[in-house]
Amino acid sequence: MKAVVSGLRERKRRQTRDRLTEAGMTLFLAQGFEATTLDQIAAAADISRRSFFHHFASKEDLVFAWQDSFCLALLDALVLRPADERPIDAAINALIAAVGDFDRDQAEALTRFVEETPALRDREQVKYALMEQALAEALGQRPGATADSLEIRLVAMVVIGAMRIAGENWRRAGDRARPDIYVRRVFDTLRAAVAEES
Amino acid sequence: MKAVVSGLRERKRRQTRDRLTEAGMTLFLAQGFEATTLDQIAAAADISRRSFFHHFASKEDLVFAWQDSFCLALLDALVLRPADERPIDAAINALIAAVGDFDRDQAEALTRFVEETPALRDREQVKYALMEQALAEALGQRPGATADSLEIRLVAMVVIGAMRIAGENWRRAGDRARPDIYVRRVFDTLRAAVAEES
DNA sequence: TTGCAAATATGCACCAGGTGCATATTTAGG
DNA sequence: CCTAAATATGCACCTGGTGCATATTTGCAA
Repeated sequence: MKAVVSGLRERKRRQTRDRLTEAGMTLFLAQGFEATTLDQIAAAADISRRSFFHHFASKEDLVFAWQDSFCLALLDALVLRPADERPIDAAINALIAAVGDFDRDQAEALTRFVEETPALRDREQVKYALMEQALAEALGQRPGATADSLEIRLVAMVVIGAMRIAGENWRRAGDRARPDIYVRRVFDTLRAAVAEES
Repeated sequence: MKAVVSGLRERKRRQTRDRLTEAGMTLFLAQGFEATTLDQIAAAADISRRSFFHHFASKEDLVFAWQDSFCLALLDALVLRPADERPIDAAINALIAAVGDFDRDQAEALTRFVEETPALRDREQVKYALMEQALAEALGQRPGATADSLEIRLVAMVVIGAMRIAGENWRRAGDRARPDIYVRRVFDTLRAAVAEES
């Protein structure tokens, strides 16, 4: 049985992990991503350079830890959707729920930072692909769904893609409309654009 | 005026470029991507290691040169579409035209190779993002289009995404149905999945 | 043909991220 | 308290990629 109260081991692990992300982000924001070396980060977090890689597989991963948590939130929100919802609606509603729970100021700052760093922009695309895959799997495991169907993969693709573009748009516009409204508007536009010509 | 017949300069450049891709791909297929070093490639192409970077910005780019040409074909096909077609239809039809012109056996072999090499899988996502952006710009420059509209970006996202998934599916299924049929089937499924519930 | 400017190729030093491996150090739990 | 597993560290090493100064080649005009 796993300890209910996390043991000292796991606690310490989390601690150093957090120390790393904080030290890293501080340095990144101060001097830029590329200009910050792993040695600096390790030193600031009071850890050996080698041990860094016991917590993160790469320098980039330090930045994208948060996106993982958003992905998890999305999947959690998905299982709360009623079983009779179609995949697309379940996914959209889960997205709306997940996006509502997040610290938008922080997310925006981080995203702006990512945007202006080529290496991170690249890595972001990879993350989106992973999110899409995770969403597709989750949709495939819903009650009554056929795992790995074409429809499910297309829905995952569209939802993650729309999320990405909605985010860009939201940031660019600068207005702070409620994100759920934004998401809905994007999907309405999408439906209209894709629909068979009447 | 640029010379109609490419000068010696450009011809030589292309030659070495081709020598590099060929040497690279041969080595990659023989020993794998990661296991092949730039020194080996440069040696095989009879060029200095440093000069490699005058032709390709990175080792990965060596593999993805072909995808650029596909992207160009897609954009070329797009300008041939009638001006009164909606963005989505113009893009789909351009995609069908472009995909029909390509050496599918080679594309498949290459894609399989990319799939089983993590570094290349990552890079592929970046390429898709670039294609999406290029397509969006091209759609924005069509006669009578509003550049940079939300609709256009969504259409580009959906078309490139559907292309990607259609490709995966086509490869996985193993049947060799005509690609245009495949593409249409995917878009039909997509429309049905996204459409407002009746 | 010659001479000159631009493009291209090369060599070299150097940086930094990432890995393998052997070795300490710490924690869990009987 | 003692042992096995997890974690941390140090170190050597590889390789992709860049900056820079220098040669070599090509285009073109006088």
